[in-house]
Amino acid sequence: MNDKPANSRAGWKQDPAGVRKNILAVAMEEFAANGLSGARIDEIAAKTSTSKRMIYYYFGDKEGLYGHVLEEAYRQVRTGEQELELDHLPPVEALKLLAEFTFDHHSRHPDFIRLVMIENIHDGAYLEQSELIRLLNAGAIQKLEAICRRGRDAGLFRDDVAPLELHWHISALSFFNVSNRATFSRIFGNTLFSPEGQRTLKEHLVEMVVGLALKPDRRSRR
Amino acid sequence: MNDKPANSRAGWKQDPAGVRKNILAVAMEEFAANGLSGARIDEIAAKTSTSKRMIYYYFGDKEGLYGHVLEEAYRQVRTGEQELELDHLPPVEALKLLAEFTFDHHSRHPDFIRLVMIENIHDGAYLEQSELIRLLNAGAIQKLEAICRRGRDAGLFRDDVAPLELHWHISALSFFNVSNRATFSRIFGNTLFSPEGQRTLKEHLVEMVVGLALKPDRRSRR
DNA sequence: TCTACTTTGTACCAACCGGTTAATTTCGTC
DNA sequence: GACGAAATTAACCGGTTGGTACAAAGTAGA
Repeated sequence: MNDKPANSRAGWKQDPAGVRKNILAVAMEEFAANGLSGARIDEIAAKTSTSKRMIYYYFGDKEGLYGHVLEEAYRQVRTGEQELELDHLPPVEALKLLAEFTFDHHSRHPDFIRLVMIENIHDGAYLEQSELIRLLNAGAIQKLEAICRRGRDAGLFRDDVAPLELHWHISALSFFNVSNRATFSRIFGNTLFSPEGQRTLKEHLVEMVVGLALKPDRRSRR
Repeated sequence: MNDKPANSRAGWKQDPAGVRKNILAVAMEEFAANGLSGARIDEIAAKTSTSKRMIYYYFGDKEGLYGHVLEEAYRQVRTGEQELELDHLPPVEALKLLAEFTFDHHSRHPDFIRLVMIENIHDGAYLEQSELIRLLNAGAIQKLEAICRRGRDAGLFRDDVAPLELHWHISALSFFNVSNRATFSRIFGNTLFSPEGQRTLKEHLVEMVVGLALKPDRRSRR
C-alpha cells in the first residue's frame, strides 16, 4: 500500500495559454453539442488534458466558461471572414461572392451555428455582456456597406438598398441551412442537403439577393 | 400532533383531460424558455394546478413529457395553418399570401419556434420518434404543390419550380426572423424588428420568392 | 534565492433534481 | 353498496453536479 501512486507530477511545463486553449476547444464542443445547461463540467474536464480544477482556476464558473467559449467562437468565425477580399471586384460580383462565401462558411462551422442557436435560447444574455463580440460584428457589415455604396454609385443598385437587410437575408438562409437541417431533413428528406441540392440553394440565394439589390431595369433575365 | 393536516384532499374532481392539457401548456412554456435539460420538473409542477406525481403518471418521464409537448406544439401550429384557404386565388396571389401568412404565423408563435430550435439542438431525435409530426408536416407542402401545379399549368411559373425549395426559402426567412432576433438585434439594433422593418422584410420575402417561382419573362419590373 | 504564478491530485460537500413509494380518494358499474 | 380501476396526494430517496478545500510542488522571472 506504500507504493507511491507514481509521481506523475514530474516533468510538466507551464503553458497557461495552451491550457486555456485546450479547455476552450473542448468546452466549445461540449456546449455546442449539449447546450449551456446540458453540458457537464466533469465531462469537459475529462476530455481535457488538464483537470477540473484548472477550469475553475481560469474561468471562474460554468457561465464564465460559456461566455469565453462564445467569444472564442465569434472570434474564430469573424476572423475567417476577414480573409475575403472583395474590393477589386465589380459590385455585383462582389455581392455574389460574399453571399456564396457566407453560405459555405456557415456550412463549414456548424458548432458556431449551434452556439448561436443556444445563445438565442438564452435571449442573447451572454452575448450582451461581451463588448468584444459586438466589436467583431460591427465590422461584419462593413464589407456589405462598401459593396452597396459602389453599386449605388455605379447606378446598378437601388437607391434604397439597405446593407443591413441584405446581411439579414444572406444570414437567414445560410444560418437556417445549418441550424434546421436536422428537423427539416427528417421531415422532408435529404434532397436539399445533397451536393446538388446545396448548389441549387446557394445559387438561388445569390439570385434572390442580387435581385433585391439591383435596380429593376438592371436585372438580366436568364 | 393528531390534528389532521387539514383535509385538503376534500373536494377535487377527476378531470384527466384537463390535467393533461394543463400540464402540457405549462411544460410547453418551460421547455420553450429553458430547453430540455434546462427545464425543471419541479418548476413545471409548481406552475401546474396539479402535482409533480401527475406528470409522471401521465407522461412517464421528462423526455416523455418533452416529446408530447413537441407533438402538441406542432399540432397547434399546423392546425392554424390549415385554416388558410388559397384555392380560389390565382397562383401568384396564392403564393404571395402563403408567404405572408407564414411570416406572420411564425412571428405569432415564438414558443413553437423555440421548441423547434431546441429540437434541432438535439438533432431532431424526439421528432424522429413521432409519426404524428411527420404526418402533420407531410401535409404542410401540399398547399405549395397545388399552387406550383397551377402556376406551371398557367404558364406563369418556371417548369422546374420546386415546391419543397420554395417552402425552404419561406421557412428559412420566417423562422430566422424569430429564432435569431435576440442575437441579431443585440448586435445590429432593432431597426429590422420595428413594425416598418418587419413590413419591409415581409414584402421583400414575397418579392424574392415570387421572383424565384416566376418565369423570367413574366417578372414585372416594379 | 525569493516570490508570484501555475499545475496537479484528491477528497469532499451541499444543493439540486429526476424519479419513486405508498397510501388515499373518486367514480363507473355490476 | 361493494369492488376495482383510475386519479390524486404528500413525503421521501439517492445519484448527479457545480463548485471547494487543502496540500503540495513545479516554473519562471526578478
